[in-house]
Parts: sequence; C-alpha cells; structure tokens
Amino acid sequence: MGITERKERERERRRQQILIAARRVFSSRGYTRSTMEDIAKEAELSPGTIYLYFKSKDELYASLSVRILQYLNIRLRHITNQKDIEPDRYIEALKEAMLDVYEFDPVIVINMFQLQSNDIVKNLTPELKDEIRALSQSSFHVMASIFEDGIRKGVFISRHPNALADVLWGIFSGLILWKESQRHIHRQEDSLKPTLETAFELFSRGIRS
Amino acid sequence: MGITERKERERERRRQQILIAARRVFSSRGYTRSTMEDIAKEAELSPGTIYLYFKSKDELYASLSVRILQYLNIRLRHITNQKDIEPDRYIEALKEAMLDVYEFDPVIVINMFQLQSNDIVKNLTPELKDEIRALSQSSFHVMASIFEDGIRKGVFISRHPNALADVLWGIFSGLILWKESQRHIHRQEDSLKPTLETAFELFSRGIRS
Amino acid sequence: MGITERKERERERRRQQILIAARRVFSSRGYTRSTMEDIAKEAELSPGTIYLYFKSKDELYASLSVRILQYLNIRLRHITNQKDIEPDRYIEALKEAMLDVYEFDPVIVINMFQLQSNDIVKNLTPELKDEIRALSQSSFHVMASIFEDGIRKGVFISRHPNALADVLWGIFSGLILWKESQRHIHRQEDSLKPTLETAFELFSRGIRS
Amino acid sequence: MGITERKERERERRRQQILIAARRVFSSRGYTRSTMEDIAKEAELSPGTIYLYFKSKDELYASLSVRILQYLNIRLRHITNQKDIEPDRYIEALKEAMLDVYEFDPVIVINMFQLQSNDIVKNLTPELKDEIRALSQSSFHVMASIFEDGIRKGVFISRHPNALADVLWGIFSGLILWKESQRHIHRQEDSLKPTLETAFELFSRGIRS
DNA sequence: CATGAATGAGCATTCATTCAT
DNA sequence: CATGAATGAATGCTCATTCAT
Repeated sequence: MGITERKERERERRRQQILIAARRVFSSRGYTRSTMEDIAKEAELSPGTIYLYFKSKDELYASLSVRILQYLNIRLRHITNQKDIEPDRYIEALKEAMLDVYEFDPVIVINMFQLQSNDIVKNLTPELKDEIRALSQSSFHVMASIFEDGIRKGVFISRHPNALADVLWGIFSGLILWKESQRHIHRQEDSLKPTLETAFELFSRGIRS
Repeated sequence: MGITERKERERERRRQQILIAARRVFSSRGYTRSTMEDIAKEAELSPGTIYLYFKSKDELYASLSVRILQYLNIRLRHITNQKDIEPDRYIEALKEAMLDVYEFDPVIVINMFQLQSNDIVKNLTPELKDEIRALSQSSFHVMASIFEDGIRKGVFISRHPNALADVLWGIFSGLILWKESQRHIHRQEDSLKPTLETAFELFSRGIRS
Repeated sequence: MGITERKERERERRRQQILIAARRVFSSRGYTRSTMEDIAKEAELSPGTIYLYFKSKDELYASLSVRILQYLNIRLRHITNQKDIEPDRYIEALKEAMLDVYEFDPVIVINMFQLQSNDIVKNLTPELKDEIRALSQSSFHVMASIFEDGIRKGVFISRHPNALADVLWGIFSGLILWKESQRHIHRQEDSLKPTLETAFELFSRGIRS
Repeated sequence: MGITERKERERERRRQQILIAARRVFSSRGYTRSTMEDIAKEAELSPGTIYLYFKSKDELYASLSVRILQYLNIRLRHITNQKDIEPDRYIEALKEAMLDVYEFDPVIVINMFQLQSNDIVKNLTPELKDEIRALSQSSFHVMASIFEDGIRKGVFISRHPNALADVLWGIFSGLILWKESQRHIHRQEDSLKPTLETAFELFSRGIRS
C-alpha cells in the first residue's frame, strides 16, 4: 500500500467521520438550525477542518444524499442484472430495493428528498450537482428500462416508461415525505412500511396489462 | 353592518393583501431568501404592520397553506355531497379535485408540501398548527370515507381506507415535489398533468377489486 | 420645514455620528484591526444600524475621505475665484489650502492617501467610486489650470500643467505619508508644517521661469 | 567552506526562493488577499516551511522592503563615493539612483511605501524593525549629507539638510504612490518616469541658491 | 529540516422582530 | 392602527499559525 493510498484512505475516513456527525446534527435540528460549529463539535473537530473536506454547508448537506443515491443505484442495477425474471416480479424487486434504501438510512433519505425539492441544490458546485444529477438519472433510467421491458413483453400496460418511472418515484418520495410530515403535524409515528406495501400492491395491480 | 364588523372586514382585507404579497415574494425567492422587508415592500406596507396581522415569518408562510387546504376541503366535501355516484367515479372526481387544487395555485401547493415536510411547522402557534392539522385531517377523512364506501360496496379492494388515502396523498404530494425538483436539478420543465393522469389511472386500476 | 426634510436632516446627523465614530476607531486601530462592532460601540449604536447608512466597511472607510476631498475642492475653487492674482501668489495659496486641508483633519487625510494607494477602492460601489474620482479629478484640474495660467503668462516654466499638478500632489501626499511613517518607525513626532513649508518654497522657486 | 557555511548558504537560498514567491503573490493580489498558502504554493513549499524562515506574514512582507532599501543604500553610498563632483551634479545622481531603485522592482517599491505608511510595521520583531529603521536612516543621512555639502559650498540654498531630504523623499514616495493610486481610481496607466523627471527638475531648480 | 493537516479565534453581514412616535 | 428606524443575536467561512510525524 503506497503512501498516497494510505493518505487517501485516511482522508476518506475523515470525510466519513464528518458525514456521520453531520447526519446526526442535521437530523436532530434540521438544516437551517444546524450550525457548522454544531457539526464540528459533534465530529470532535474544529470548524475549519470541515472546510478542508467540504466546500460549504450546502455541499456537506448534499453530500449526505450522494451515498444514498449510490446505494440505490447499486441496488437497482442489481435487479436488472437478474436475467430472465418475469417483468411482473420486477415490481416486487423494486419495492424491496426502495424499502432497503429507506431502511439503510431513513433520516438521510428524508433529507435527500427535502434537498431535492429545495433550492439548496442550485448553489452546489457543478461537480457535486452533476454527480447528483447523474446518479439520479441513472436510477431513473433503470426503472424506466424495467418498465419498458415489461411493456414490450406485454405484461405491463402500454404507457410511456418515463411516466411510469415518474409515478413510482413520486409514490416513493411522496410517501416518505408525507409520513415524515405526519410526525411533525400529528406527532404520530406511523411506520412507513405497511403504507408502502399497499402502495406497491396498488401500483403492481394497476400497471399490469 | 356594525362598526365592529366593518373593522373586521377591513382587517381581513389587509390580511389578504399581505398574503398575496407574501405569495409573490416566497414563490420568486423561496422561503429562506425572502425577507420580511421584501414582503412589506411588495404589500406596500411597513414591516411592522405585517406583525400586526401575522405573528412571525413562519406563521405568514404557513398561512399561505391554510387557504389551499381550505380550498381542498371544500372541493373534497363537494365530491361526497354528490349522492349516488358509483365509487368508481369517485377516483376520477378525486383526481379532478387535486388537479384543481394544484392549478388553483401551484406555487403555494408546492410550498405547502415543502412546509409540511419541514420543521417550520414545529414552531407555529398552537392555534395555527391546530388549524392546519384539522384541515389536513378533514381532507384525509373525506378521502378515507370515499374509499371506505367503495370497499363496502365491493368496488374497491379491501384494504385499510387510511392506507389507501395515504397512498393517494403520497402520490399527489410526491409527484408535485418530484416534478418541482426536476426543475432544480435538470432544469427541465415537465408538465405535471400527464404524469398525474397516468398515476391516477394506475391507482384507479389498482384499487378496483 | 417639511417632514421629509426633517427626516433627511436626522438621517444626515446619524451619518455624521457614525463617521465621527469610524474616524476615531480607524485612526486608533487602523483599517484592518477595526471591527464594525468597535465602530458601533463607539457610535453607541448597534452594528446593524451602521449598515442602514453605509453599505459595507469599505464604504464607510472611503466615505471618510469624501468629506476631505469636498473640503479640498471648495478650498481650491476659492483660489481660482480670486481674480487678478499674480500667478506667483497662487503657489502660496495652494500651500495654504493644502495645509488647511491637512489641519482640518490630519487623521483622515492620512487615511485618504492610504486608501487611494490601496485596493479597497476597487470594491466600492460605482457611485462612491465615481464620487471620489470626480472630486479627485476636480481638484486636480483646478491645480492644473492654475499652472496653465501661470505658464501662459510666462511666470512659470513651460511644462505640461498636468505634470506640475502631479508633482505638487505627489509632494503633498508623499510628505504626509512619509511623516506618518516616521511616527511608526522612529516614534518621532515631527510636525509636518515646516517640511511642507520648505517643500513649497523649493517648488515655488523651481517652477518660476 | 565549512559545513556550517554551506548550510547557511542553503538557508539563504531558501529565503530568497520564498521572497521571490512572496513578491509575485503580493504584487498580484495585494497584501490582505494574499494567503500564506498562496505563497507556499508559489514557492513550491509547504506553509509550515515558510515559518522556518520568516516569523510571520508581516515579517515576510516587510522583508521584501529590506532588499530594496539595501539596494537604495548601496546606490546612494555609491554617489557619495564619487569625490569632487560638483554638488549640482548630485541631484542628477540622486534622481538616477531613485529611478534605478524604482525600476529595479516597481512592485516592491510600491509595497514598501505602502508598508511604511501602514501599521503593519508596528508589529514586526524589533530586529526587523531596527533593520528597516537603520537602512532607512542610512539612506536618509546620505541624502542629508549631500545637501549639507552643497549648502556649505554655497551651491544650495541654506535650509536644514534634513528638511531637504524629507522633501526629496516625500516627492519620490509620494509620486510613486500617487501614480499607483491613479491606476486604481482612474484605471489610467501613466508612466512614472516623466513626472519624476519634472519633479527632479523643479527640485533641482528650487534648491539652487 | 520539511510537511500539511488541523486549528480556532475572529468578523462582516443579515434580518426577524420590536417599539417609540 | 401604522410606521420604519433600530436592534443585536446569530453564523458561515477564512486563514495565520502550530505541531505531530
């Protein structure tokens, strides 16, 4: 292991350390009321150090999403790699992937969807914005291709695959944010899972030709 | 008309004047970057005056949602008032109601969903929070009752009506925020309507027993 | 006196109050080590208030020079208004004007010359920069015109009037900054006046044809 | 050559390497906006290393002036070494020396005069401050002695030699800073030389008895 | 000697909110 | 009721300097 590689590894560890602290702080206080100093304290680092690893508060916040999007991508690509599955089964696989992603880190998934509907994303460095864009599009394409496949095989109703992917993504993100909002408004802690199950069941029934 | 009533009317007019200005400012600059002074200028009032009508910036922001929720409520109650409609037709009516609400004021509808998934809602006065909660629950109950009715009549599949309402609301809010986010990330201006049509079609097919 | 005028007067008073405080703070701590909070405290105002009257720290700093430049302008124009003075006498008048300006507020005159050789001036609002530029050029033109007149009348040696004005201005600003620097380096408190007298005497002798 | 001497030589080379880099950075970004990291990068060293050779940013900045002052000293002493020159000719020699110094490194000469009129000089280590003081005084004494000589020989008017030296130094530094400021304010790129020529001509005429 | 990662004090600026008029 | 000047707490970010390796 070269010295460069060791340094790179060390650097990556710091990044993770900061991301973990940021995750905790952001999720407990929300974006606006979390200060860089809070995060620094949580990471047991000084504010200045954080800026050695992340350009700005926005970048740090958005970087939390990147990991999730990467995970989603892997999960989705895994689905399409399974050859010769009947398209009908794909819906089930998509559901599992999405639940997995959610359960991998619910707090960040919520953050991610909040971020995306926000204008924070506008001020990111082009590199980070592109990364998010690319990951996001990649996931979307995988979903669309699954639908396309199903439509071609006559298993799914013939609609524009992108529209179907939009619907699925909308259901997923919508339910997550909606359930989260219920926590704020009704202080009621519903589990997401049963609702998501129902949603997928309806979707699955609805998409079948 | 008593003098008290006249004053009350005058007061209500001011409120509306401020809400209209706030809507414009919030929608052009987003919540964080809109200042109370911006809104005051837009309303041709002084900052201090706004505080005679709204307790805080958060309250003002949240009050924009109230109007929408009221409108949604009226719209939904209108549906249940139509007696002897076949449950199947209700889905169509729900879709129309939601599109109506969205088109009534897209910007505020987006704001509303962002607000709800945000922690701004935590700091509202109990009165306003209760109002939002009540309106929100009322809409929800109407939807649930429609599904309940359909289930009882054997037209819809037998699932918990609340879960079905959750799904519908999730689809609605999710698609709106998702389409909005695409504007930020991809700078792509899709119309919401076709996607919403597809979503409702799938939902409608999926829910049928 | 209209209400607008009264407000304008009040506003101008506040501006002066801030400028006076800024003068004190800047002159005792220097530009960089003076904080806006220092100035606010000195003015017995809050930091925010200062920003109601000055766009930025730079603007506040530069605004100190404007008053001096205005005073210099008045003083110089006064000289050219005296008709039928022999050109030879003008040099004396220029010296008096410059000494007057210096003694009007030595600290700010020093600030002004430091500012002008600095790059703070680059970041000013165009309006303020233009004001400084205009005042500065106006003074320069007056000086040049005096020399031009003397040259035409054969009293001064025939050189480009602008070059002569440059020299005079260079002598003035140079001596002020040089004497100031001696305070820092040698902790020696020379009076500027005798040196300036000598400088003007030499200049006067040197410029005579 | 002993090992100590070799090390000393090596050390001096590093110092020069850093000074050269500092010169470049300071002259392109100005004092405040130049960071130690900028300079380190330019010198292809690490920030820490610079502190092995210079106590602080201020010291580094001020050290740039020392070289110039040393050069000026050499140049001036060279003048007085020329025996039996008529005092009248000395003025010409002074002008040439000053122009030489300026052209040797205009950027640093400007820096030097800015530094001297600044309070950076206050925070230097006593050693560096003394060095600057000594060099500065030495130059000053040479000039004064030239004037003293001329006065004694009846060629120059009888004024205090120090006052004459002040004037000459004021003209020199003043014109340099004034011309520099015109670059900032008027974005006008005059050459210093003709103005300096005129200044010296006037001075020369003025000082003659 | 050299490094460069980490530090953390320091600061300009903003803006929701108040309150004397 | 309405005003709008004043407030001042709050915070993201910088960068000279240090020190463990």
